[in-house]
Amino acid sequence: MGRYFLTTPIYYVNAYPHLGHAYTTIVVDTVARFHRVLGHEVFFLTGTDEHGDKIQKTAKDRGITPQQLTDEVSAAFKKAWEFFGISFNYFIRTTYPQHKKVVQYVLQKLYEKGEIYLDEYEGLYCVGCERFLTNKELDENGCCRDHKTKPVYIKEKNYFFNLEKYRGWLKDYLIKNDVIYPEFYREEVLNMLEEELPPLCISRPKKRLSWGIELPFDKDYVTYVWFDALINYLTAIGYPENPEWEKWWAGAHHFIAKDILKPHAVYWPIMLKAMEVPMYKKLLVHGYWLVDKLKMSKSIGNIVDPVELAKRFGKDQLRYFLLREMAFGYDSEFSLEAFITRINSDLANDYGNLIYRTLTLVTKQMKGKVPHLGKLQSEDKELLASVKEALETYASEFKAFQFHRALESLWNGIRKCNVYIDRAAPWQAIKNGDLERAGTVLRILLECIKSFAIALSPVMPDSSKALLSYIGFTKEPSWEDALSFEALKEGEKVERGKPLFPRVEMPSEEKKPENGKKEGKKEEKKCYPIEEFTKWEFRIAEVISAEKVKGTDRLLKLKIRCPEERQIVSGIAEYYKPEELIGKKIVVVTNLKPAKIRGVVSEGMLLAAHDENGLTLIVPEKDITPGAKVK
RNA sequence: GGCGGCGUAGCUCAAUUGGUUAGAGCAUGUGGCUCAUAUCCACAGGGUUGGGGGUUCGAGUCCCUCCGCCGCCA
Repeated sequence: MGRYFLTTPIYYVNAYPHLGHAYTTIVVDTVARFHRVLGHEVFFLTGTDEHGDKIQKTAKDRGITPQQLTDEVSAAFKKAWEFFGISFNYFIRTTYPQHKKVVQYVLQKLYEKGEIYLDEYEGLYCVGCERFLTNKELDENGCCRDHKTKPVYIKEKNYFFNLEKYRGWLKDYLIKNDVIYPEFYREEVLNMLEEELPPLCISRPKKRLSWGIELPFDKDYVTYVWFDALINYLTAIGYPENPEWEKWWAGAHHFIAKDILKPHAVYWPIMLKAMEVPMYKKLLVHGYWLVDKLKMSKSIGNIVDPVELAKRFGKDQLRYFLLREMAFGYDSEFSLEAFITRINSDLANDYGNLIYRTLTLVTKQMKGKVPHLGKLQSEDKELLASVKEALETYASEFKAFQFHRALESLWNGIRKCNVYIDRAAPWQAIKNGDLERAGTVLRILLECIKSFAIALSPVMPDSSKALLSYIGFTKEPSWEDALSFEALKEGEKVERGKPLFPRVEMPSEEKKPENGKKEGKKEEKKCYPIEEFTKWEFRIAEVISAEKVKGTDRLLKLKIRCPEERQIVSGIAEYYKPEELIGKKIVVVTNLKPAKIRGVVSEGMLLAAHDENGLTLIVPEKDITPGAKVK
């Protein structure tokens, strides 16, 4: 019997949950549910990381205490996970007294062992980054590249943790044990271990940062980041007091995104070694969800809100999509089109339709009862063999964290069922009066559907539960039931219910403008009469003034003359400075309905062209008076 | 600059240790079915496997080199 301790990272409460957080959490939830179906014991941990200078600063800016801030954001995470039906066993917060106690216990222990020591550090400190910079991180003017400010010289005493001491051990351990998955991340970590590891600074003087856990051996300092955050994994299972912790620790699987690979693959193992705690079992590293090829970030403004998506398209639909679309370990592109395609083609057409057509026949032709399983014909046996194979591949891919391949395999089984129902044509048998044969075919299909529902219950818990109840399967599902094709009870009531996975339409206003090669293809198909074009009025306009729209990164407010004066708002601030626009003659669409953009009225739209390298305004090649019509 | 990853059909991805004719899904086209959520089934078109060179009886796979994208480190 397996015992699994599954963790997500604890999420930093400086931001609200986004798609990346949701992905990690849903993956772990799915794995947790999968192991529970297999009959394993599971402890699933998630939570929030709540200390540090960013929190202190944000709280100060908002005029609330750090505790109020972290209470608020931590609750938002918990609420989001509850919304998604995340089956965590414990939600930890680093501000819990118990956690502070454990962190201090560990620090004290390592301090006494001599693993932690005080040292004087001098160097250039960037106030914006809130950290020391090396010379190579400075630009040619000696300024911070991110903040364009001169760092200040600081001489400061801090506590350090010696990483180098255990580097050889870790390297050896990682070579001999399959800890990190996918394997190319192990290569990356081994590469990090090629060179000497500098000591890890683990403290901040309280005069700079008070929002943290105090060092037990020095009241003037708090601990910083990793000793606080990573230790949560041990706090949650009762380390060090409750001896139960060891039984869970032996099955510890940490799931993370690739951005925190180093702390989890280098710092944490060395911390454990120094603490004389055994190494965790596995580290599972996934990639990023990209939007338009870019990482999601606040400054680009392309953050995807998972709760909103799930509310619009369904929780189970989103869970399915996230697991089906991303090859675990690699980056994946998120797009609404891809999501909707998955919903319609995989869920509505293949799976949903299989369910619905089967249940319709059973409810209408079999009096709504699970029919008798008669003598099997060769086509029946063939189907059951391939469905069984699909289920077994599903399970083995799942255990290897290849969720997308697991689901792909299961869908092979689902498609086989659609082929089977076509070939066996139970509706035909009914017309011919052979109810026995039709019953057997439908019973086989019901059994397959039950197997799919059980197999998918970790991924889509709500729909699976509903589906199983439709077909009269009400007990707690187990994997044995999934692999059995006689798990349903003959005569049990079957109801059709509503379609579980309705088709969805791509909202037209969110259709992306096609670009690149796609555009050429579409243009051949979609042509418009010239009247469509002549509806639009384009005129030359002179820019009189330009300024940034407050609180936005991309928007500029322009006053233009064309020849009357108008105000337009345009998203070109990343490419043009306000001052370089003044006096420019540009092309503007002048008969658009006025619109409010971020509260500012816009009476037109300027024309610009852009590609991956940037954006350029369309300007007249010779001088011309403002107001001139463009045809 | 060092290291790593990726590059395969229009798109997303497959192809044990090198081994028949490089495969799926989506999209496209044609035909069929009518139980079903305009769904399903069948067939078809679509590839110089980023370029070049090498090893081999045989290379998407191994080696060298160049190009492009991404990441980590400095």
